[in-house]
Amino acid sequence: MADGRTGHGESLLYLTDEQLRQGIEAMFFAYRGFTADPDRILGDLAYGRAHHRAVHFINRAPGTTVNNLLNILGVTKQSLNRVLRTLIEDGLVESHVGKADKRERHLYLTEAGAALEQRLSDAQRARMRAAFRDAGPEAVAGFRTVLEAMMDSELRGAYTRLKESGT
Amino acid sequence: MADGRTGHGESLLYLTDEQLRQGIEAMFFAYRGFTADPDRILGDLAYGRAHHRAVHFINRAPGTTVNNLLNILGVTKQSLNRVLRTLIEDGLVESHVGKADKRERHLYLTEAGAALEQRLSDAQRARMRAAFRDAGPEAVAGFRTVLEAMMDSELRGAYTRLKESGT
DNA sequence: TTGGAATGTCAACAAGACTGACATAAAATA
DNA sequence: TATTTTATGTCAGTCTTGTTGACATTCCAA
Repeated sequence: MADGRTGHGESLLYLTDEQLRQGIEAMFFAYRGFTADPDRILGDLAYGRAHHRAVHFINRAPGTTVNNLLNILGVTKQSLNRVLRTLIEDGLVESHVGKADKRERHLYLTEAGAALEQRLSDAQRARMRAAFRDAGPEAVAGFRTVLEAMMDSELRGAYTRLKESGT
Repeated sequence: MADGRTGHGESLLYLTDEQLRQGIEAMFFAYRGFTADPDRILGDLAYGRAHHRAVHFINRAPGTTVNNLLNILGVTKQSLNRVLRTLIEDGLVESHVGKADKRERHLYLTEAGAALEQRLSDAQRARMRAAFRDAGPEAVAGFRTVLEAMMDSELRGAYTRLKESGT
């Protein structure tokens, strides 16, 4: 597609192995920063990153089913179930049997759950906001473009659906 | 919150909570894609992501010490040691006692280790290359700018040093 | 020379992922 | 109606990868 600006002698220097390696390492180090603040908060409580992810996506799509969450998170039901069980026991998440289909469980955050979600996402947003502000709008647009191109196609679908449900 | 415009007429629309949330989710889904290909290869062998990281950075800086690797990877020495032990047992990494300081161990990939590193990074680079090509050079520049701004400052230091040692 | 700091190893444990087997209930279908 | 499929939950066991604690070795400086 946008292959370095057409074929007429334009440089593809940004596609050298060295550039790609730098991109890979940037991704590695940046992801550490990306998760560092929520991880600190979660460490104080008895929760981990898995709980954060569950709470995040339940907040994003209240009433989502277990199966739906499974597909978004890309883990096994056994693994997700362990996390959900503790969140429900601790009163952060509620599970309601579906009205139309009684096999389904619809998931909602309680007030306490929403408070935790807020606390976690505030921390993560603060870092993202600082990075976005430092980098400027054009860089942010490029950032998003590359990330979308890097997703697996099924995940890109999930991401796009979430994105569009936002506003 | 970040709700619109500054006084000096510049749009800050890219800093709304909604935009930040999309950035967070993009990061989450993209990182899954980023690690998917190496993870598949590693799953067939008896290795995990931790082995990949170790092999990657030993390849990047041959002769690096355990302590140095520790700082880059951000795990405990005990955790790294387990990984290194299996890699050494399997003949992928060599550990040499330091000449100047005999407490240090200097780490090198064997031929087999270099072959695995190549195989893993080929897979990861292929995806990165496709994403970079689809996104174009301006987007790639923005991508790198935002990622660097998102790192913790110590990690940014490590990243920059690696980056500059590259060419 | 002696004690502290740096470096690395071994052991034990926990979180969170996995697979496999199985149970239950409800929906869909033959 | 009988059977199969789907959605969910649970138990048991394994693996990777993180953690702390205890310890050995080596270096260096008081």
